[in-house]
Amino acid sequence: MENLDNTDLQLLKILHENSNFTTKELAAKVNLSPSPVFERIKRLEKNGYIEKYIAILNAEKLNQGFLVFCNIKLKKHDKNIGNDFVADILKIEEVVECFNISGDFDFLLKVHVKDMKAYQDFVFNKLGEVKSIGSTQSTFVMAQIKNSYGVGIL
Amino acid sequence: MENLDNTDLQLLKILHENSNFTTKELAAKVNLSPSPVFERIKRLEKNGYIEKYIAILNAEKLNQGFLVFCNIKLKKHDKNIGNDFVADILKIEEVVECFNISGDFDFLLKVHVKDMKAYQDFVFNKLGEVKSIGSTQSTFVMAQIKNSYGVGIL
DNA sequence: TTTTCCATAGAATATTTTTCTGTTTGATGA
DNA sequence: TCATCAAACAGAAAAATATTCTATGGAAAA
Repeated sequence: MENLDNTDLQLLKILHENSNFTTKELAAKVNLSPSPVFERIKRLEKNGYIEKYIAILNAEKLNQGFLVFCNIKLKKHDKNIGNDFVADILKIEEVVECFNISGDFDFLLKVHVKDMKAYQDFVFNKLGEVKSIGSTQSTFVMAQIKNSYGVGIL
Repeated sequence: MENLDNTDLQLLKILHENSNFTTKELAAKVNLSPSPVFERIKRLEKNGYIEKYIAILNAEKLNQGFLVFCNIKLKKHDKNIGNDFVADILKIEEVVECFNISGDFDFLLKVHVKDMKAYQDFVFNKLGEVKSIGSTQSTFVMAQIKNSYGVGIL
């Protein structure tokens, strides 16, 4: 982070929002020629500031537009139960994100399914099979206001 | 969705995980030549299944590795207060995601900051300035178990 | 001032993207 | 069964881009 100058941060911010610019276009945006821009990006990739490039898909069009946050308490708090839970959760495709959290619950899941019916099915047939789970509490998303995929400030 | 065949879904899945493959590489993966792969991807982009391509950045290296879910209750539930809240939240860069939710709270924020001290600063100086907020409750992320950026099943 | 080092510009080369043309395949109807 | 049509495909050609290379310039250190 200390080795990043303002141009690096500009490039990161641009690519974080849209990685489809050509080197020439990026060069124009940061007032450089293509070669240093190319070298900077390769350096940012090599040093791990840029982890990967991905396509963002439209969840609605892919029948995954129903979003639920599912809070989970484990049955017990020992290491084995925790490991079992993680192993099981990683296999469930509807679970898009999973966090180990502080507070009343142990884990927070972000779940993408088609609709409420599919969510009911998910809770019964998928979460229901995870033996390490003690209890769950679902919070339904009525609207998504903002999403910037990981890093806000640059 | 009905117009998508298995090859389209394969391509979406691959690109959702890594959009840096060349057309030739993708063609080999789905057992086609580059041209139909190229045409399929352009069609998926044009029809909105692929929304955009972005770089995923390393939050830790960019001093944004401290993750908090912040539950928010508004002061009142009228349209103006809600609009004010949304307008204010969109301006705060630390807020990486924002959802209007069911349950005890009105909104759920995902917040990225450097550390606990930065979070305290965020709560006092950023959220503190948002007049529409009635109360907040913070849930701290101890570990991120899984993240697949939006769509699980394909 | 001189030297050294690093980032840069600009040209070259290699790959890739994109377009185009002709062919195959599969469905439809006579 | 055969002819016809439309859609998807393979392969080659063209255009654009990514990548490498060399030389230049400017800033920091001697």
